[in-house]
This record gives sequence, structure tokens and C-alpha cells, in this order.
Amino acid sequence: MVKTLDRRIIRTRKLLQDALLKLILEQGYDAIRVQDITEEANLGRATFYIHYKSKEDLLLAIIESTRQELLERVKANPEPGPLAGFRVQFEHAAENRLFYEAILNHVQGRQQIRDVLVNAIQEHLKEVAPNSSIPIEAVSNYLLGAVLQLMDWWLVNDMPYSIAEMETMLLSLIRQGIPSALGIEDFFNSSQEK
Amino acid sequence: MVKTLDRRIIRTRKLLQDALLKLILEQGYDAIRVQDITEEANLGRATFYIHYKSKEDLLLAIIESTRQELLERVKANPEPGPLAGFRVQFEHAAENRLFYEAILNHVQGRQQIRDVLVNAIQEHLKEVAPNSSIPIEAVSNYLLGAVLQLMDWWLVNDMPYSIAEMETMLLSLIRQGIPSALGIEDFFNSSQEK
Amino acid sequence: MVKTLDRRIIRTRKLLQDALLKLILEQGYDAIRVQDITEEANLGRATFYIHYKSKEDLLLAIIESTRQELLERVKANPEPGPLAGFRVQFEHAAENRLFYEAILNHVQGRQQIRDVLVNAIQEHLKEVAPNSSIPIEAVSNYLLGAVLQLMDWWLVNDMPYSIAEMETMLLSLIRQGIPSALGIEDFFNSSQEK
Amino acid sequence: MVKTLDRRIIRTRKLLQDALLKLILEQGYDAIRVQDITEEANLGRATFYIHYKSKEDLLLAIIESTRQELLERVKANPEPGPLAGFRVQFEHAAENRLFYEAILNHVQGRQQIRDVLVNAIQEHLKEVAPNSSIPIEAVSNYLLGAVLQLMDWWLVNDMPYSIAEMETMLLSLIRQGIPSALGIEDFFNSSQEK
DNA sequence: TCCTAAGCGAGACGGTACGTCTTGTCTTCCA
DNA sequence: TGGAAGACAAGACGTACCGTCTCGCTTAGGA
Repeated sequence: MVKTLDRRIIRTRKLLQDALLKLILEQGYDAIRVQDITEEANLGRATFYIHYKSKEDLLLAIIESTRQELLERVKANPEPGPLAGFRVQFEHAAENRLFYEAILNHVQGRQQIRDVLVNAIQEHLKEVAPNSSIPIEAVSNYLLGAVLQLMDWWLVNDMPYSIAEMETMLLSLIRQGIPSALGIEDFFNSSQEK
Repeated sequence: MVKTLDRRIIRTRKLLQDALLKLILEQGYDAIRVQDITEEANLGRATFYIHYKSKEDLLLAIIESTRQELLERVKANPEPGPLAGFRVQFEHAAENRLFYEAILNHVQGRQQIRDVLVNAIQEHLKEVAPNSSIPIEAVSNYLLGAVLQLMDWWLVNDMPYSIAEMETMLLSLIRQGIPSALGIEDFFNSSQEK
Repeated sequence: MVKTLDRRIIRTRKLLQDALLKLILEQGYDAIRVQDITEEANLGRATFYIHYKSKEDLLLAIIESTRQELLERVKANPEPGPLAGFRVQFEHAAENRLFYEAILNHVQGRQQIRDVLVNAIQEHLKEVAPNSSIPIEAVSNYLLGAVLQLMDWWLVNDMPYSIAEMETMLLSLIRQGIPSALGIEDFFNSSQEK
Repeated sequence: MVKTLDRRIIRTRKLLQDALLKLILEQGYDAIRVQDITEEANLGRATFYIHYKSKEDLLLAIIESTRQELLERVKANPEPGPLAGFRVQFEHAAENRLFYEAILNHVQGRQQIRDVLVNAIQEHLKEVAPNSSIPIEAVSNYLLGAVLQLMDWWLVNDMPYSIAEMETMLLSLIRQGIPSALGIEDFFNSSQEK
């Protein structure tokens, strides 16, 4: 039967993926050797190369499969729009915390996430604000950076607030701007007042 | 006198620093070998190790000296406050474009910048909004991520707007929030309206 | 089974040993780089270090294995005594000419041979001449030096005489002393006669 | 005048030569770095290269000057012949013990001494025994090896016998052959007799 | 007495070899 | 057949030492 072998292969790959994620958090991506991964996974070093071309290849495979999962989940979401997108994104991050923390500290990984999100945001903005005086690209980068960094902070600090709370914060920061969200008039003038 | 030798050393280090920055933009940090740097700088490979322990060491030296320069410039600025800080930051980035583009694609480099800025922002926010309902840390990460990503986009796209224009954009995005800055009522509802 | 790998390893080591001996004769021990050895042996440089710690280590391994071979052959010899030992030694040298020429031009190598032989000679002399007026150590060093240098000359000059001839020469020089072996009365007085 | 400078130069060279000899005995020739020599001599490393091209060059300079001194002494000796030569050689070795011990453990050094002596011996033998049945070259190598090794042993063992005693030993070993010098009939047969 | 030339110390530099490390490929064997 | 074990080639790493060089300092003659 092929199924058993298939399962064995899938199991081997899962072991390798989990080992890599674990090690990224422990030592950072760059410090990891292929041998570290296979030792962590209790596999032979040669076995690694049967399944993946390189450490980078394994990482991209992990990213790609996670990205697919996220996209599917966004599509499956009944209420569309970026706000819903943000919530799905935060939920996904909470469920795959190890992966996100690992990936956000990796240049290519971060770029992958960034590109997916910045495109999504940009297309939405083009629709809702076709005549914006501020260039859409600038706004979408501004917004993306804000959300991503907020999510990063949230994960690194052990998710100190619920997803609903995070959603509320994001909502008011995005909608009202920073001074109003903070409950002050304008924090730029404060320094002059001093 | 020691000056002559000092100058020689300074010249050698400058050659190495410039070579690294140039190569980072050409091939990305990871792909660079020490030998590439010394060839680019027309120096012997052993000479590199007289001055720096490793590729990483050289990069951190560049970051550190640039960071010092930035801090001094911020201090020297007559009008204080984060707004002024943003302008100085953008000016500095425009003048050291190669450096910033290189550094923003490097994990540790980005963290260095991030830490410096997030601290600056946080302290300011604590002063002006001590009673904020939204946690200061979340806001400062939101703001930092937004500004950094905007600056990244601006640099990568050949600075398509003047610093003054960027300042204006930032100002309205931060003060009024995104929908208002875009000239619409609320982009979250738009999708429902469709 | 391990046999196949063993053979591969043995083959690799043999290639390295042969390469070193060949190069010693061509350029002398000191001038050889590890890379020269591996190039001569058609192996990667890193492979060298799997098997030997250094050039010196490889040489000592060659010496040691050859020394063992020589000792076994001496033991296997039916007729004992130093005379037989000399013949076995000359035969061994003739068969391993490359090795001996190489080794006799290397300080530690020469010392190894010297120590083996000087001990063998000394023990024999102690047995046959326990009451010698001349110190045994002095005689054994005298004899060893003579034999070794004679063998060195013989090898370097392409073995111009048969082993039997060499044995005869050695025999008469040792037994009768030099003047008598030369067929003269006393060469020390000749100069006075002039 | 140039005299003072000359003296300074001579002093510097002497310091370097002494340092090298001292270090050869302490660590062996190969292990010595140029910097070790200059540190031992309390000189700058660059100074070494003003006077000598390399470590080897310095050694050969020492050998050459000592060889000249030896040759002059041999010439100055009233009674000629190899016997006198041997005595002069032993006296010279006793006076320059450090040098000889160092040089006899160095391949090229030993070859230098060997070539000088083997030539001297050979020419003498050709004169006194032009019709020898044993090849002169073989005999001279035999004799040279014997004398050199005996001298080596004598020096390494702190010269346990006087020069006169050594001369007597050499004399009887050379003249009478080894069995007779030991006071036995023939040490080759002894083993059979046992 | 000052000047000038030389020896010398210090150390940057280019270059070469070292021994180590990791990668990716391959082969042999085992389960 | 999948995986373990590990030899091997390739090549970058950081270190060590070499021989060259330039720069200042010192010091001993000659002006």
C-alpha cells in the first residue's frame, strides 16, 4: 500500500517543520544548521535532503502552507472587509503563535506576510477611496506597518489582550487617529505647551 | 604623530563600510562573503579581521555610528517633539538612503532602529497622555510600525514625495485617522454598502 | 556490513600516504602544503582532516606502520643477531626506497629509525660484551651512525651494489676496522709519511 | 665614522643569532616564529628583516660563520690528518655545544656538516688507499656517520668523557674494528654460541 | 650645537596556509 | 523503499604567520 508510506513521509516532513519552528524561536533562523533540525526531529541528516532542498526551502514550504491556510480562512469568512480580515489575521496568529513569532523575525518571511497584506489593503482602499488626496500606496503601507507591528508586539508580549480588545483598539486608532484614540486633543502641540 | 596612521585606519574602515552597504543592496546581506567585501574595497581579506571580528560586527559598527549621528542630530534640533523627530528621521534617511535601505532589510538592523524609535515615542506618549484608555505600548508600536513602513516604502520607491509632503501625510493620518485622511466617512462600512 | 566502508577509508588513506611520500621526494617535506597532498591524491582538502590531524600526523602514521612491518620481519627472521638484522634492514630499505629516502631527510623520522636501531644494537652488545672497556653506548652509537649513513648513501646513489655486497663491506669494516678493510696498514700514519 | 653604527649592527645580529640558538634548543627549529626570535632578542620584528631574509637565512648565516671558524682552526692545526681533524672537531663541538646540538637536529644543518666532513675524509682515503677493494665512498660515509653520531651522543649526554677519551675510543674502533675494540672475538657468532 | 643619516619600534597591510565547519551529494546497509 | 550512517567535495570561515611598507623616534657622527 502506498498510503502507509505517504503517511510516513508526511509525518517526517511534519517533524522537520516543527523542529525548524522550535529552533527558530530558540536560537534564531541564521544560527540553525540542517543537522540541528534533523537532530531535533530524530532523523538522519540525509533524510532532510530527500524532502527539502535547503533550510530556506523548508521554511518557505512552511510559510506557503500556512499562507494557504490563512487565505482559505479569510475567504471562508462570512463578513468581508479589512476589519474582518484583521480579526481573522489575529485569530490565525494566536493559533499559530510559534510560527508567527518565528516568521516575523525573518526577513523573507516578514516580506511574504507584508506583501500579502499590503495588496489586500491596497485593493480595498482603491475601491472605497478612489479620489484620495493622499496616495493610496502610502496609506496602505502606513496601515500595514501599524497592524503588523501591533500584532508583533501582541504576540511577543504573550497576547496580553483578547482579540476583541485588540480589534477595538485598532478600530479606534484607525478611525479616529491617534490623539483622539488617546483621549487628548493633539499630542504634537503638547511639547510646545511644556 | 599618530594622525597619519589614524587616518589610514579610518580610511580602511570607511572602505569596508561602504563596500558592505553597496553589496547589501546588490545581493542582500546573507549572500555576502567577507572576501566579497574586501574585494569591493580593494583590501586583503586578512585586513578585514584586523578591524572587525565578522561581517556582523562590521554591520553593527555601521549601525552604531549612524545611530549616534542620528541621535545627535535629533538633540541638535531646535523644535522638539515627535513631529520634529519624524522630519529629522526622514531627512536622515534621505541623506543615508543606501544605509537605510540596507538596514531595513536586515533583522537586527531593523530591530535596532525599531527599539530606538519605539522608546522615543513611548516616552512622549506617556507624558502627553498619561491616562489613555488604550495601552501606551500598543499605541506606540502601532505608530512606530506605521512610520517605519511608510519610510521604507518611500525609500524603496525612490522618494516620490518631498519630505514636507511626507510630513503632511503623516500628520493627517496620525491626527485624523485613516478614513478622514482619505476623505471618506468610514472605509469599514463601505463593503457592506456595496 | 562495515567492510565496504572500511575499504574505502583504507584506499583514501593509502592515496594520501603515497601522495605524501611522492611529494617529499619531489619538493622536500617542509615545502609541502596539505592541499598539495590532496591534489596529488585527487581528494578534497577537507577529506584529509577526516583521517589525519596534520601533515605531521600523516607522516608519523606512515612511519609507524612501516616500523611495525620492519619489526615483524626482523622477528620472522630465522637467523638472529645484528648481522641478520642489518641484512633485513637493507632489504626492507630496498623494497621501500621512496619511504626511506623521504624519512632519512626528516628530523623526527630519522630519530625514529635511529632509536629503534640503537636500542637493538645496544642490547645485543650488552649480551656479547658485558665487560667492554669502551662504553657500550658509545659503541652502539658509533655503529648505528655508520650503518645508517652507509644505507643512506646506498639509497641516494641508486643502490650501486647488491645487498650481499653491502653486507660483505659492512662485515669487514665492522670486524677488521677501517685500515685493514681498505687493505692498508694504518691510514692515520700515512699523513706523517708524506 | 661608520664604526659605531657597525657595532650596533653587529650587536643586533649577535642578539638575533643567540636568540635563535637558544630557542632551537628550547622548542626546536620548526616551532620558532620570527616574532619569537625578535622578542627573545628584545628587538622589533621589522628589524629582523633588515638583517636577514628569513629564519632559514639567519640559521645559514650562523652555520656559515661557525663553519669558517672551524675550517680556520683545522688549518691552523700543526699536525694534519683526519685523526687531528677529529680532535679539532670534538673540541670545537665542546666549545659551541649549543650550536652543535641545535644544528644536528636540523636537516640542512646536519647536511652542511656532513658534506664538509665526508669530503675531507674521502680525499684523505683516496690518497692513502688508492687501491682499496671496498669503494672509498662507502667507507667514508660509514666513517662519517659513525663519527657524527658518536659526537651527537656525546653532546646530548653532557660530554660524559673527556676529548682525549673520546679520541682513544674512536681510534680503537676505527683501527681494530668493533669486536676487537670491545675485547671479544666476534660478536656476530656469539648468538649462535648461546 | 645643530643637522642629518641610520638603526630601530610599532604596526598596518597583502598574502598564503592552516584547521574547522557546514553544506549537499552519494553510497551502502538495515528494517 | 524510506531512512540511518557517514565518506566525500566544495568552499567560507576566522586565525596565524609571513614579508613589506611607512611612519616617527632616537642617537651618533659631521657641519
